Amino acid sequence: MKWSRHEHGPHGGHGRAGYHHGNLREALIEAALSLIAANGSTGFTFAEAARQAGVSPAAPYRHFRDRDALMADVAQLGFDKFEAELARGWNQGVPDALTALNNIGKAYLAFARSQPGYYGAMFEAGIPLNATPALRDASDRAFAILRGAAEQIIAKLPDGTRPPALMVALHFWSLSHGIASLFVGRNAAQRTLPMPPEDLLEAGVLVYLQGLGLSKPG
Amino acid sequence: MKWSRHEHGPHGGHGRAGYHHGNLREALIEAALSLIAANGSTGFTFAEAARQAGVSPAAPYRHFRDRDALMADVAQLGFDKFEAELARGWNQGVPDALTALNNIGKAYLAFARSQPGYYGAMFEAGIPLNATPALRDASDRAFAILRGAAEQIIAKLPDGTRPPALMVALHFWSLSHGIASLFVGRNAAQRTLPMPPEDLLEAGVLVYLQGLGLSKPG
DNA sequence: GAATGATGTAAGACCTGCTCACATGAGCAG
DNA sequence: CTGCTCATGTGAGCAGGTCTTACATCATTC
Repeated sequence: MKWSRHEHGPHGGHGRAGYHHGNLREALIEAALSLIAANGSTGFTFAEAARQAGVSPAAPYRHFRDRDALMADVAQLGFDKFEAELARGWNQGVPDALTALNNIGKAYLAFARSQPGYYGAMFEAGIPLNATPALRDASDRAFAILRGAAEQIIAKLPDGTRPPALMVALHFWSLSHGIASLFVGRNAAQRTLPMPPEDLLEAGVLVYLQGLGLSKPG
Repeated sequence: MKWSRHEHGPHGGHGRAGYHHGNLREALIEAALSLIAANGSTGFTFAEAARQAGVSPAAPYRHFRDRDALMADVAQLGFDKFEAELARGWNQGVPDALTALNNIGKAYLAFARSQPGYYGAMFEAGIPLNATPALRDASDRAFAILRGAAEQIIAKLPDGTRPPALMVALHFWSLSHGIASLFVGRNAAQRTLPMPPEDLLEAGVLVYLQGLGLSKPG
C-alpha cells in the first residue's frame, strides 16, 4: 500500500519530501490537537494521526512508545502553555491583586474554551500525572502561579487572620476547574447558565475573598 | 465458538441457565460498573462486558443500541443514586443548614470515591447530558438538591443582601466538583494535599458562607 | 564511497464496535 | 399437548484500531 506523499521536490517547505517525513513528531502532535479538538480525547487515534501526516500506521511508534505517550506529551505541552497563560493573566499582581486574580480565572476559562485539544489531553484523557516526571513538573509549574497569587492575596490580610496560602490556592483552583469542567469543556453547553461562566467565577471569587476578610477596593 | 454456560440446571439462582441469559441487561450494567471502576471509563468495552456475562459479543446489542447507550444508562442510574446520597446528606437541613450543607459536600466526595463506576460514567465518559431526556432529568434532580439547600442557606440572610440561590448552588456545585475531579477521582491521588479533600471542601464552604454574611453558629 | 543508525513500510496478530442471517426456546392460542 | 411467534442469543464477518516484527530507505559520518 502507498501512503500519499506530498511534495516530491527536494525538501520543499514544511511537509515531507520523500521517504522521510522530516518533521513527523510535530506533525503528529498537531494532528492530535486537531483530532481531540474535533472529536474529544477519545476521538483521537494513532492511525488517523498517521494518516493526516501522510505516513504509514506504524510510523508514529518511532516517535512515541504508544498512544498514551503521545497524549502525555500533548498534555505536557498544554501545561506549559497553560502556565504561560495563567502567568500572563496574573501579570505579577498588576494593577492590583484582586483584578489580577480575576484575570487568572478568565485565563483559566479562556484556555479551556480556546484550547480544547490541550485541555482534553490535560484533564479529560485519563493520563495520570505520574506518567512522566516532566508532565508532573509542568503541572506543578502551572499550579505554582496560583499559589504565588494566593500568597500575594493573603498578604493583604492582617497578621493572625491569614489562612494558609496553599489552601487558598487550592480553593481557587478547584472552583475554576469545577466551572471549567461543568460549563466550558466539550461536555458543557449542556447546562444553561444564568450568566457567563466568567461572571460565575468572578462572583464566587469575590464572595470567597470577602469571607477571608478582604473587601473590594473602592 | 462456545460461550461458557454456567448453571445448566433449570434456572438455578441468578446466572444464566441455558440459551437465554434471563438477566442480561442487569448483568451488563454490573459488568460495566466493575470495568469502569477497575480500568476507567475508556477501559470498559462491550465485548468484555459480554464475556463477563457469559454471552456472545453480539448479545448486548439486543439490550442497548450501542456502547454509548449502555454508558448513558449507567450514568442515569448513577445520577439517581447520586441524588439519593445528596438528599441523605442534606437531610432537609437538619440539624442546621450549615451542617447539612457540609454533609452534602461529604456525600459528593464520598460518592466520587466509593462509586467510581457510576462517577466515571456520569462525568468522565464524555456522554452528553442530552443523550437522553431521562439522563438530563436525573441530572437535574440531583442538582435540585443543591439548589434547595442554597435556598435554605440564603434564607438566613437579611433582606436585600440575598444573592440568587441558583448562583450559590452553582458555586457550591463547582467547588465540590472541582475538588472531586482533581483530588478524589481515578485521576487523583496524584497530587498530594495538605489535608483530606473533605476538609478542603468544608473550609472553602465556610469561607464562602462568611463572605455571604453568614457567621458560623457558636 | 561504504557502514551505520534513525526513520518509515509491509504485513500481520489480536482487539473492538457493529451488522445480519440464522438458531433457540419461552409464552401463548387453540 | 401442539404449533406459532417473537424476544433473545449465536456465528460469521467487515471495518478499523493498537502494536510488533522483519525489512527498506536514506542522512550522516568516517
